[in-house]
Amino acid sequence: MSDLLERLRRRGWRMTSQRRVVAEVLDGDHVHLTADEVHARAARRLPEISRATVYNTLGDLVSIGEVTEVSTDGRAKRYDPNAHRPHQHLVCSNCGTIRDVHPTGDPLADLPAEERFGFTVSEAVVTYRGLCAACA
Amino acid sequence: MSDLLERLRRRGWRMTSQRRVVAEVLDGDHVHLTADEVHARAARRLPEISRATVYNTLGDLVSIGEVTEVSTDGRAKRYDPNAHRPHQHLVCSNCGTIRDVHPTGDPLADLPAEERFGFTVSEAVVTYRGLCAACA
DNA sequence: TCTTGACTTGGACTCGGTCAATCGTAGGAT
DNA sequence: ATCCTACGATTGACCGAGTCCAAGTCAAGA
Ligand SMILES: [Mn+2]
Ligand SMILES: [Mn+2]
Ligand SMILES: [Zn+2]
Ligand SMILES: [Zn+2]
Repeated sequence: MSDLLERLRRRGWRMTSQRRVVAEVLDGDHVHLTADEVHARAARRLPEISRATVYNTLGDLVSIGEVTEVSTDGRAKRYDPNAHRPHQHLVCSNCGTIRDVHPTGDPLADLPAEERFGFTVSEAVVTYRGLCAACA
Repeated sequence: MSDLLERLRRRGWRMTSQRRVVAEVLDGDHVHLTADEVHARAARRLPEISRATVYNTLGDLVSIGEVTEVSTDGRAKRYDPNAHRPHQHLVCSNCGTIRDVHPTGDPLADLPAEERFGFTVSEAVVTYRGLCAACA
């Protein structure tokens, strides 16, 4: 049973068969699927589900903060159900595998005031790149 | 006179009017133009230049390491002529302005071995987000 | 000047994503 | 249990960003 699905129920999110399969697909650790991958997996359980519904549902989940968008490669955005534990990403430059990582320290602390150009800096997104064990 | 143009000449890069205007447009600090912006500016000097040529030229410049690709939003890639001084980016979440920043410390050092999943990690790309002085 | 491989072009095409009109239904009201 | 309706789902057209290709042009070395 999906943790995400559970949270959505508690929020009183209007539940439809489409929304349910999307939430079920977005379950697990290190899950970073593209919208089309979500659509393909959802369609195995519910063949009639449309691409637009998947996009709508993912967009809704992002806007209520239950899923985060990750764009590591300039290609399709990926959707991450691990929205409640802040983390960064480690990406294999060869095969594209993505792992959740938790660096120590606060990257914001590494940006000195004179390098802030008067900005109110609120967030640092870090993408580590390298080769995974299989690709190295 | 463009610094980039100078470097390209020294490399013996085959020079055409199209390549010259693209290199001229990619001059200055904190320059992060999209391909279409490069095309628009290049076309002010050389109206017949095609979109395909701009894409080709930018791709070539990236592959020889004279320009780097930056994708901060999930939208169009941006092209950065500041390829010889490593740096990160500070982006205004409201207006999209991008500044080059030089954080202290090595972000790779903040990723403990047990968080590397057997990867050979070679690079950390950091995007700082916040509001610029004008938007705050 | 001649030659030729490298560069340029326009247009068709792909991929990822958005939109809007219309249809269907979850879930509250009775 | 049935009704009602606002909200969600569907279809297909559309869009922006980027790639590809065949044909034409030209930079620069001989
Ligand atoms: Mn993640
Ligand atoms: Mn830059
Ligand atoms: Zn790999
Ligand atoms: Zn701003």
